[in-house]
Amino acid sequence: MRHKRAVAAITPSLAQPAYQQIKNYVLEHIQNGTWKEGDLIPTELALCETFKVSRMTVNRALRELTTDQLLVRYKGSGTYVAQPKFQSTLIEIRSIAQDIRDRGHRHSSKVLQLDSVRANDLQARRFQIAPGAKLFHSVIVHYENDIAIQVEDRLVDAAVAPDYLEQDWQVLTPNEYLMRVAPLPNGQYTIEVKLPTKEIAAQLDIPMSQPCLVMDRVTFSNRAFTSNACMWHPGNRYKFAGKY
Amino acid sequence: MRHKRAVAAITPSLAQPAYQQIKNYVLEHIQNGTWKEGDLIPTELALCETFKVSRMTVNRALRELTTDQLLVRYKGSGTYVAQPKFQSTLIEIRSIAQDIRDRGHRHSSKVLQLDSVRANDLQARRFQIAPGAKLFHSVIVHYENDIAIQVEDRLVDAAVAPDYLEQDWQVLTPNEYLMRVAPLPNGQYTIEVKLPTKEIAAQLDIPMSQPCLVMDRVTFSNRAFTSNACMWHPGNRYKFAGKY
DNA sequence: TAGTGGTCTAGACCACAGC
DNA sequence: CTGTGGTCTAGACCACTAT
Repeated sequence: MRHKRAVAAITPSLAQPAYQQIKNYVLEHIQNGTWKEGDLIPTELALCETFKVSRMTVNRALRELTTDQLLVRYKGSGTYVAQPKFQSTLIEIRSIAQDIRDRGHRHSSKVLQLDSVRANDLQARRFQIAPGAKLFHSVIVHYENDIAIQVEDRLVDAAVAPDYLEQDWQVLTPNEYLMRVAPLPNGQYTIEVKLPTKEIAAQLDIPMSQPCLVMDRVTFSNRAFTSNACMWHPGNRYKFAGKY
Repeated sequence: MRHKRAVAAITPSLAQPAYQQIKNYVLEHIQNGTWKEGDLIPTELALCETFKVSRMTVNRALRELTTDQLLVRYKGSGTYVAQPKFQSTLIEIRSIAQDIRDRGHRHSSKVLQLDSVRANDLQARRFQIAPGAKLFHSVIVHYENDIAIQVEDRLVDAAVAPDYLEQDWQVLTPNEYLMRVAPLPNGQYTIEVKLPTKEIAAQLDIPMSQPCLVMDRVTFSNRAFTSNACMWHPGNRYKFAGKY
């Protein structure tokens, strides 16, 4: 049999796919307060009738809204408006080199240190690796138009990146390199204010009294520790920005 | 006709749904480098045959991976491995009151200021509202176990929250309140290091020489300006943390 | 023109809620 | 037991790309 892609209740024309129109319909009810958090919303079958579409189409709309955490669904029970998420802020930390280039500026970098170390007990616990595990250690300064904006102090699991010491960091930043050898990263980070050490102050060309914006990040890939990066930025000429 | 939920190629039993097994299959190929960024991967029909499932099932798997930005799809062309995303960091900024309670501590707050103002030209441009538009202005200090950890200086569009001045901020924080009157927020923020003003230093009980971690956030709901919050935290006893 | 992904249908079986 | 969502099928029409 043939259907007709009937989209009756909302738009007879089909500028948007039916599942998207159903998503919009639900979103509007949530936005204007008709359906509040915790409320039970119409069942899939009810929406099928309202929109004159098949259940798979309604299911896709509700499933996507569930993935976005706007709805919660329980088998045998029904579909509910989720608790509000407050703010989920998405910081997109791309390659710092790419970031700089996107601002129309020139990126350059200098390798200060590049060696091999053994994990101490503190690191072993924090990174969930064996004490004494082999790690590579690099310290690199990043410049934007020849002005230092980041000192990147990094530890990398030698097992994950055995050729780490042989890379040319003028071509690829450590971050970019690690994305290739250890894709699909996840982890945690902190952002805080710290005074620089004498060495970091010298590299960033700031006085030791100038506080820095410091991001510390531990990265795992496929459940295995990959890298820990501690990134120091001069507080007087650097800020993080993002959208959510 | 009856099917058999055939999951042939990977798992004859069905511990996981077929679409999830297909997602895993693709993920493994990307993780172990068999399929690299930019590579063309098998078509839907090819995967249908491999897994002995219907096209809708394969389609769901590939569509979800596309939403996660692991794949890119082009009509008429094919499905490709996406460029790596570098790091997408998800800061979850929940209610500060809830954050404090989750740490097992006591939240309290004090309202320092609460009044009505008119948008100046700078604010009008930044918030995309009319100059002279009515805004409510609040300054609130948040305490964790009676220690000040945030001064929240906030502007709110009076049209969005006409009863803003009448709220009891001991019950709900402004953030929590705004989530109710203006759901599904989005916007931008910056995080930077700043020295406090005399007033802010006094409220946070820190010297004026103590740098602060400052988050400035502009929030829109349904494309209309909702609020601008400037949150000052003492740099010596506060940090942002998150996962990604 | 042949092949790709984008969307949709009208069924179906299942696990699970609540009565 | 009925009703809910979770998943799946075997088709289909369409817009688009590549040849």
